Amino acid sequence: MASIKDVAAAAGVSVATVSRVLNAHPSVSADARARVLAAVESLGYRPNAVARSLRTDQTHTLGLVISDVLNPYFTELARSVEEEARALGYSVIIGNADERPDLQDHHVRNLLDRRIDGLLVSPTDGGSPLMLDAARAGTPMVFVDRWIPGVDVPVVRADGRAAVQDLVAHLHALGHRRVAIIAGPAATTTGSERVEAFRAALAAYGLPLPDVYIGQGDFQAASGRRVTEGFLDLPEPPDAVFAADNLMALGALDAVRARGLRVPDDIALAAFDDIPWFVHTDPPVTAIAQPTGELGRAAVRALVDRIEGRPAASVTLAARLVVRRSCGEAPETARIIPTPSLPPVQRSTT
Amino acid sequence: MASIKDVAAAAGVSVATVSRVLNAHPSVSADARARVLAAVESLGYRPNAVARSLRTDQTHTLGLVISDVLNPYFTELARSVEEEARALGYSVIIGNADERPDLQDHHVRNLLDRRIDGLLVSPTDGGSPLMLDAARAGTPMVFVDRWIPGVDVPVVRADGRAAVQDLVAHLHALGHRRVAIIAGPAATTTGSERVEAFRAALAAYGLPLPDVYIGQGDFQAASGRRVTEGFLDLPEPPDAVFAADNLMALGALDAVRARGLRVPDDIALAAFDDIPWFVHTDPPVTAIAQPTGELGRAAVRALVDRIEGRPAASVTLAARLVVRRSCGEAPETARIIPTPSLPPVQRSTT
DNA sequence: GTGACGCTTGGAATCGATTACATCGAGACG
DNA sequence: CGTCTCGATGTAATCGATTCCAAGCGTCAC
Repeated sequence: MASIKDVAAAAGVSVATVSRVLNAHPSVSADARARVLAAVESLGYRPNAVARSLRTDQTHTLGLVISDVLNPYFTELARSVEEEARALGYSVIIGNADERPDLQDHHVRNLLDRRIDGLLVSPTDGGSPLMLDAARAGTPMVFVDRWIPGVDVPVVRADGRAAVQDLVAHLHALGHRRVAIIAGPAATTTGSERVEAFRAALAAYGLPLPDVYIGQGDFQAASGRRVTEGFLDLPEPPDAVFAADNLMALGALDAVRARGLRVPDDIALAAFDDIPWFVHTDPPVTAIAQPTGELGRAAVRALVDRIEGRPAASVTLAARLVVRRSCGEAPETARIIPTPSLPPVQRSTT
Repeated sequence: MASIKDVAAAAGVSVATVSRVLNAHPSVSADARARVLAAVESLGYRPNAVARSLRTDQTHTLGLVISDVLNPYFTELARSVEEEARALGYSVIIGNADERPDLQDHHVRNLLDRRIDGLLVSPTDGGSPLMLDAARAGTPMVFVDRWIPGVDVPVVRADGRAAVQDLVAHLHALGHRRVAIIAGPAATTTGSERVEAFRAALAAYGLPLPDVYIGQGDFQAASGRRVTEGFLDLPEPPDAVFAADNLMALGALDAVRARGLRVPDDIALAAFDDIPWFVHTDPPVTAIAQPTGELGRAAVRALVDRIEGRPAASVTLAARLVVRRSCGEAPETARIIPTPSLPPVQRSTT
């Protein structure tokens, strides 16, 4: 592969001049510029990003560590992150943690070793020492979707409380009284928050959320299935189940179907995180939709702000309920319930 | 961030010795090794991968350029690629081409600039000059799923011909005679091959595949919808539609549903590429399943072979038909039809 | 006792860029 | 006409590692 020296030799100038041409430095004569450009062209020269990074201490690369690539929510997030990053001149290296803290740390370490300019994380657990150290050491960092409390890192996420209230209102209106939740890991903020929001919304209707109706899942399909089977084995099974993410909802659907039961006639089902497939399932699944694309873009903008020395802002967007048929035939005419109680965008500087 | 010099100073040795300890070079005294390790520990030193790459001309990184991250098939492929790569000591940088040749080239250029050790591509089009140059220039490269004919690069893919024959047999047995296909872009091998396999299989039953029954899609959901609408507008619409990928099948399902029609009663539907969601759609979709995970792993092994100087082998695995309910109630008892005509694995050295 | 050998170790070159500093020449101005 | 300024250019240091080469030193055999 041709190096800058080869170009310099071919153009009859020094490497400094070649570098100046390549970096659009003003003081280069038109003649020298033309000769360099010609040499670059004829040699098919491309600057070595590795060498450049070593010298400038910038890789123009963002690291993104997500909890689970197979989850369409995170796939869409990854896609929007890459898009916005590309628009701002950055590349993205994605690490898939598969909901495993050890894998998460592996990827964080790897990305740090590669001297990425900044890190976007949706933490799998509550506090990897590695990540805390990195944050303290000043690595530009932004949490997306999930976060770690007590760390001074901007958070970009969706607030689902209003939408959960709408969901509970919807379930209540359809006559469901024994409602259960398939929760995510308590170590994740989304895991615990969704349970709390659900419990609070139920309380407003005087409905309890007994412990046997809180199933412990791990955001993966298998756990949704397992928990749902547990619910169905109960002497008094719930008449509605809320899955804290889409994969666990899929597992729940599996479990219900395996028993020869039907949604929503035998049991209602709703999910956090809406995905295109929910329109086509049997029945279409009522879900809480996050503004995923906007979340990804906002997270990148915040991170790049931080990297380039501007103040980075935390961002909270609103999620909304999308009613379909999995909780019963809806009496409402509106299929999407807006959540006027929460402003569409809240910004706070961190 | 601490550098090797800091470690050397702290341990009272030269940088050469530190480097030897870090790289497990044999001739280092136990005493020196202990002091270096202690210094590494207390400084929290981590070698700078950028500097190391510059010097050794190896990044231990693989590039993966896929056609569309939102397609669950490619997501699963990406996941298995990353897994196998990690097991072999490599990281993966994923580029999403979104079925756009310009984006594909952007990512290839970017990855080449970063001096990745090897490139895994599922080409969006038939022949980007950039990719041809890279292949000729000796960049270790492997095509996965799709390939570019006439380039001397190993190909790892699934052969779907036998499964397509099984699908046609299935459709024929259920009485479907006017069968149509939503094809992928002719510029991709998978796009054209699937049409040819389908046409050939139909011919064996004396069934035609008229041009009006070949809809031109682009592997994205919207095109599946558009093409299906066109089919339904025909004076004599098909009674079965085969979508050449899962996203277009989703679009087709949309279109059928939007007309108030039902699958399979009004029109049968089958797809290439099976995904977990197809079990839960209304109705469950009959699909041709590729051994996606094995494909990804085999591709990485082939690429790493090439990188590390061993001969790389092309690999062809068999796809299989998974019968569900979207083509009509199946008379067979077996839900998975094995394809005994094709051996499970074919290997050929390239 | 001494030369050879082998194990450790350090010095310094190197990878391919960027960039501070020095130099050179030409034009401007008094 | 001398000097000052400024634009264009080159030299060389530098980023953080790896690795070749030479040197130091202890041990062993003769």
